[in-house]
Amino acid sequence: MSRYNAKESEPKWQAAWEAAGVFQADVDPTREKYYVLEMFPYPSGRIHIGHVRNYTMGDVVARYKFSKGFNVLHPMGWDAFGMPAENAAMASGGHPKDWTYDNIDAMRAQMRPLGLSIDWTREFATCDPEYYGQQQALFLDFLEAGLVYRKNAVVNWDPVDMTVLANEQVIDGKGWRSGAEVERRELTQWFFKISDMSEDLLTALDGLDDWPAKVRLMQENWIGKSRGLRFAFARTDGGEPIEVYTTRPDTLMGASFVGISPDHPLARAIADKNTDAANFIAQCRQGGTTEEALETGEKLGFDTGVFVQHPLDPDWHLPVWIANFILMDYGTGAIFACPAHDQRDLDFCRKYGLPVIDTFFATDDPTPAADTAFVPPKEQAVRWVNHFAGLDIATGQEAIDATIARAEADGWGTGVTQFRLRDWGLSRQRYWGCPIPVVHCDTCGVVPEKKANLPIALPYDDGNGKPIDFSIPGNPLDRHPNWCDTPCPACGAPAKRETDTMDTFVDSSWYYARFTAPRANTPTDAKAAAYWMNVDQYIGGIEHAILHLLYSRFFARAMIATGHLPDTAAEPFNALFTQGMVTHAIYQTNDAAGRAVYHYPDDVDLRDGGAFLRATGAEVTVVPSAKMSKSKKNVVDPDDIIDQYGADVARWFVLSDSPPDRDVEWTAAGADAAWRFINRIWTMAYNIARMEDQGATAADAALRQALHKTIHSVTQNIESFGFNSAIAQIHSFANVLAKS
RNA sequence: GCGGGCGUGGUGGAAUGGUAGACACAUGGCACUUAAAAUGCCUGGGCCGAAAGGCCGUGCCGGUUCGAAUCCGGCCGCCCGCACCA
Repeated sequence: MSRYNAKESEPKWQAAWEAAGVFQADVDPTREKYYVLEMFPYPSGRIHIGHVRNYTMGDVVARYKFSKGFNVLHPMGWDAFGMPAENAAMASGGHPKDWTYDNIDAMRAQMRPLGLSIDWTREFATCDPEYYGQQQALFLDFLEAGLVYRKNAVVNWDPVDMTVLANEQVIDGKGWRSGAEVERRELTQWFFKISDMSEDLLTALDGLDDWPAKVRLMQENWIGKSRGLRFAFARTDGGEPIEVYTTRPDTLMGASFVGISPDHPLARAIADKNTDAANFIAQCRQGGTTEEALETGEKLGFDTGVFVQHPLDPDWHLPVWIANFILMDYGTGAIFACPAHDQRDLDFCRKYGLPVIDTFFATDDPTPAADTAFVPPKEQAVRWVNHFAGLDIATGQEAIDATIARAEADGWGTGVTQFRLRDWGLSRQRYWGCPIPVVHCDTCGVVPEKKANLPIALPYDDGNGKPIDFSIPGNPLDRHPNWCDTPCPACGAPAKRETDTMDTFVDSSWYYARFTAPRANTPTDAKAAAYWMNVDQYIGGIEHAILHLLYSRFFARAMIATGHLPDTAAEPFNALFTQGMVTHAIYQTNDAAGRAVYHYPDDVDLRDGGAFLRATGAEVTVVPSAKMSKSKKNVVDPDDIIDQYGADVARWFVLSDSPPDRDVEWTAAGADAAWRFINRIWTMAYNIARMEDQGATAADAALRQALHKTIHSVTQNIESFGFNSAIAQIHSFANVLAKS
């Protein structure tokens, strides 16, 4: 009797599925549809075992729904723009386009043998002009609908690479690649008006019952709704009043100064006349300094010499300070500080000798809190009592609400709702991204490109017949001799294309919609979108809990507003599942100098309850279950696993043991166990087939009962993403079957 | 600092108010074999016991309940997200 031969049977069946087009999805209004989608991969060059786990989960769901009779859409594509392609070009001299498409070919070749139930006819990459051209069309529609706008914004600027850096690319105040001190620079950038939808994006989270509560909560915190009081401090010198926002108006009697951001208009006006102030602001602007101050929590302040009147007592004057910890893009960029209720304000007041007033003093206990530095004068208490007479000065929300109501009644303030969510800046000074389809004309200004001219495609060479040189800092589109030359779409005069490209998060914010009609010559096809949307089950990593998922929710709404999606698609992902990582033990020894040396799993022998180097027999320290990392050498290559055991074993193992939302540790023993089980099934099937040939029939009542129990539990386990439990049920049934 | 989650054998884990530890891994044993590999079977939380069986046991302390790994309160530990957000 032979053993299960994956190399023979897997390609055979995969070829048969392919020939029959069994996974090809077509609109069929007579059948109920089911759209399952895994977050599409970045074409880094190799698939890793985490991809295998992700796509296997989607495959299980897709095949389950196939077998339940649904018309299943299960597509795959490539999130193909982004910096790694430019970095690779910089490092090895190739072209980002070639690098990307070569990687896609390599990864597709790795994925096909996994035997996933994917409709490959719908495949696309976001760097295909056919895709990003439609994205440009969307951008133009968004622009027309007022969903995109330009404004000046402070960005992280790398003066060596001459580019904007994302926050994640700023490390200790320095550019991650150039190592140059990052500057904060003001540039004109394009923004999506996501903040206009804050309220809707927040309240709609309530309806996402099939999303992990954790993700909903993370989005809720990110959107960050707060309720507070907005009011203005009048200046004693008669200048422009300073508007502030506070969530704690009840602490107003504890105010000891008014703080403004270094980017506040008043701070700038002062800096124009005062070099000390200008120097202070420059110091705050230095990325490094701010980062460090942030780390150590050091508060820096500058006394402007300006005074304002307390809104409840014109005779009470508060000094205005510029403070490094106040953010211009939250609230009004100005605050009043109440050191008795805010640690930050207290630190600041201590450092600069400003008064600390204990507002609690004013209620019923005249003793100031022990750690406050300042004993309030009696008149403070009198002021409090006078101004809040008739108010029920309760603690907490009641006091806040009462103070807001009072401010509105007395006409000096307004209760407002504030969101933390800011507009989404999408401009990038990068080559390898979707060009922003606008033209800058001397006479007409910023003019949208005509749709007929789309796609605005990236140039392949440098315009002089040579490959683009990515080793020169800055955006290659900027120094291209003629790519940006174009007639103004409005007046026809010579004009310049915008050379900024779009953030790659744009590409992934609507790909799920494009999959419903990937070859349409509009961004979506109404009929296909109406049939296939929404995604019924979306599967991916928790690392996308905020940005990608929030941006996609915004894009779906924007696409509805511009007629590209049906009204029912505002929440594009009905159900979301976030899967855990595949981890692996790290095998580590120390060299003579005590530095850690890492070893590949293949070089390590596990025996006698320990781990030893095959080459030398030296004992190895095992660090269990760590995130796979090439530098730690704790990686397994899916190709090796498939070569050794076949795809089904790899697929079976990544779903065994651990619940799918938790991390699973890849072990050789576990892979062996999966291999043994697959063989056991194969042997049993072989034996059963032989018995049937000899006239046997399966009619045992107990067996039938066990079978149906198993079918029931496995069904429930798949529905609830309990793949590990489903596998346990199948193991159990195999045990029953073996005994009968 | 704010928000959230988790804690069960040597290991991954199962059980969502009703027989704790399903299923698997590791370990030990047996069968088959000249032998090994492969395969199959048994064992598999702790203590007492020859066994039958008994007692204890889900981080710690308390509570609710006929009944708690599960619900509630407090503590301890670990993990994650956000963060000068006013």
